[in-house]
Amino acid sequence: MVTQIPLQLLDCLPKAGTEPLARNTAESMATALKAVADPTRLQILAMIAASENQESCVCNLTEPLDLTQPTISHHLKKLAEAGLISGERRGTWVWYSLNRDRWGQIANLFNA
Amino acid sequence: MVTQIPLQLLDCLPKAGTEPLARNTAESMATALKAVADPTRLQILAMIAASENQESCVCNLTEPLDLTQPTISHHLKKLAEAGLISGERRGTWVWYSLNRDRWGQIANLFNA
DNA sequence: TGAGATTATAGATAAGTATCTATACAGACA
DNA sequence: TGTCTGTATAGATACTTATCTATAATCTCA
Repeated sequence: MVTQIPLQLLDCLPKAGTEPLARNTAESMATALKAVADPTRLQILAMIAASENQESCVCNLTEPLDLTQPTISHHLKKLAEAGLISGERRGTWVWYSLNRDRWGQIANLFNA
Repeated sequence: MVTQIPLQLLDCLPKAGTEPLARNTAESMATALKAVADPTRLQILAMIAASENQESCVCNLTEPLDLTQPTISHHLKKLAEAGLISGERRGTWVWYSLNRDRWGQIANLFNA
């Protein structure tokens, strides 16, 4: 005897092609996107991109963004951890510049 | 008598071209990006995109993602608020589909 | 109309994080 | 070496949010 499954239920069974995106893949993508998904960090990125030589030290960012130096350093660290920028010490200052390759990788998440 | 500004300071004055990205622009961009910057929501988007007719009801998502129905509804609401998906009620179910235009807008943030 | 199924909302909780102050670390230079 | 400047880290706090349970709202259908 065949138990009849209500039609509604059948319609809602997961389809074959709907395997979820692997969780660890989704998490690594989200980590990179979270770094960008913050208004202050977007401003920082924009300022670096607009700067001469496309690099900026911390002290160039604090005043225009009206935030304390530790807060700027915190955001720069997040961006660096996401691979979006790199810092290079030259004398007293640390100069941060964009990592174009990484930027392109994130862009590709949307063009797929 | 001219007060001599130390060279270090001069080097760190904000450059002309480094006006920060307008705060409200940065915030609206960040809002859209935050919606995508979550592993579960990325999985949801991927599942919708991979579904037949590229649409999915809530019940198609809860089991594969191992989350409760209210949690899925919460994420769908976030995505809808960001304009990334739209829900359409057909009978008992609400079918969510991708808003390609909005998707393209966010992609353009990276291609600029 | 009433029962059952699907989705949305309300409220609670725990985890994450943006910001600050205080302080440590690192390099320049007199 | 000691002082000054620029940057990073530690710790505290307030705000956001992802998740759950409980419940309401909406639709179907007998």
